[in-house]
Amino acid sequence: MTAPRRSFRRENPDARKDALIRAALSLIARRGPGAATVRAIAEEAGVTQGLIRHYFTTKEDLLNAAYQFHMQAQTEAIEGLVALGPAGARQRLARMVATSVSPPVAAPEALSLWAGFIHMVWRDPAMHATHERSYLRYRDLLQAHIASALDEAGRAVPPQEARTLAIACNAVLDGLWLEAGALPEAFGKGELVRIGLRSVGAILGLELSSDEAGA
Amino acid sequence: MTAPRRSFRRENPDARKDALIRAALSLIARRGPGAATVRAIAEEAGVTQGLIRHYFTTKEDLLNAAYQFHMQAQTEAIEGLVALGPAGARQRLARMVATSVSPPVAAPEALSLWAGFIHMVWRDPAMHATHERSYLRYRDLLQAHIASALDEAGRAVPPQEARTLAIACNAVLDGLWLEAGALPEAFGKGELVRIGLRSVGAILGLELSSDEAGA
DNA sequence: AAGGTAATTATGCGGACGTATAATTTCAGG
DNA sequence: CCTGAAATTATACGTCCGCATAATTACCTT
Repeated sequence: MTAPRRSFRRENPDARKDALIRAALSLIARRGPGAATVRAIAEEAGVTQGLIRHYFTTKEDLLNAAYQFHMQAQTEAIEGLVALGPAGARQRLARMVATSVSPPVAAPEALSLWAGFIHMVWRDPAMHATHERSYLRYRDLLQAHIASALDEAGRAVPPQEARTLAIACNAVLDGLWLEAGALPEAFGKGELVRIGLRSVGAILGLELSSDEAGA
Repeated sequence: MTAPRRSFRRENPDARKDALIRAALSLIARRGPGAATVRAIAEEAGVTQGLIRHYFTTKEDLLNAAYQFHMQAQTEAIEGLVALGPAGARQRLARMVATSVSPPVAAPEALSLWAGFIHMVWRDPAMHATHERSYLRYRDLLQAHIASALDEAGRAVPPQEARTLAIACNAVLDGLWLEAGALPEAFGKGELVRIGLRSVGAILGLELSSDEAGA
């Protein structure tokens, strides 16, 4: 009684790559980088391990693609949510704050992914480039919204000052993002959004109310 | 020509444990959790791998001890540096800010360690307890210094308000700590300290100058 | 100086890892 | 329906992993 060879369907190559990437991300997020073995990724994606080599020359190659996919998705999620809703500069800034410290951007899975990738980011130049690009793109977006909001309030600032303010506000958001991911049960619902709005508001000398941050 | 058995010296058990713990931390910090194999740790500590089993019942046991060691060292480093220097409440707060966003507390190695441990922290209850204890101890210390500084300025606040302020300031410091570790080359010398003092000052409505933060 | 004990090294085991390659199966085009 | 190419499965290989255990050695006690 030899086991019959398992049947399969041919899939669109892009869909297969996508499935493998998502499987890798899911494993890293849920169970850490050590759990993302070639065999586990293949099983999670519902294929056998040999297929990974058919689509990616090496495991590292797959993880590179996964990191890029994740960072791009995260960035686009933020930009998309910020673009929706009322159009005033102050409201947009408030929305960026709220989005950055709320799920799904701020969540244990996101933090887990970030932690799982950081060592590869330092070793691999391509991943390092992706990392830096994403970070600066986010900070530039934040800086633009800060400058607009201050401008709208009749308090235009020079670029150098805007950069400093953006670094400071970015630090607040990164910190809250980190804590939301690391100790999700330690904060009440909406507490981190309120603290984020208040802190960024204090740094900028602007009033950012919670009402303005809602969708 | 069979190789001669390698010679060795007996060491104080505590010193050996310490060496093994430091070796594990060094490997995780420099090359990631995947590099911290039993064999690599032993080599880094200058012993053979069997010795690890003699001092720790399992690898996980060693990593638990290493995490606890690291967190305690980090906390004590901060508390020690804050205690030094001029004794005014505002100065102490400024020193806590500066210490938290400067090496060795804020550095790529520290961030790397944190990232390397976070998955174990979630899975292992003992490590989770260590994690939460360290976090709250740090935040309580920060909250105490904030309350003192505000009190000194004649602006005493109720505990609930102090808690919120501590969470906000903690987020700023965590965020700057994160960025100092992730992109150390992206900031000028002293820039993060300046931004930290200014941001915490803005949140609290206090003036925290750089001069006061120095040793 | 001898002997005992704990510290340390040395060796081995079974399993999982990443990668390579061969064997099959699906599916599109004639 | 047939055939060829690509997608997919299956199997194998060498390495490294954590852990176990046996053999040796350094040091303390007397």
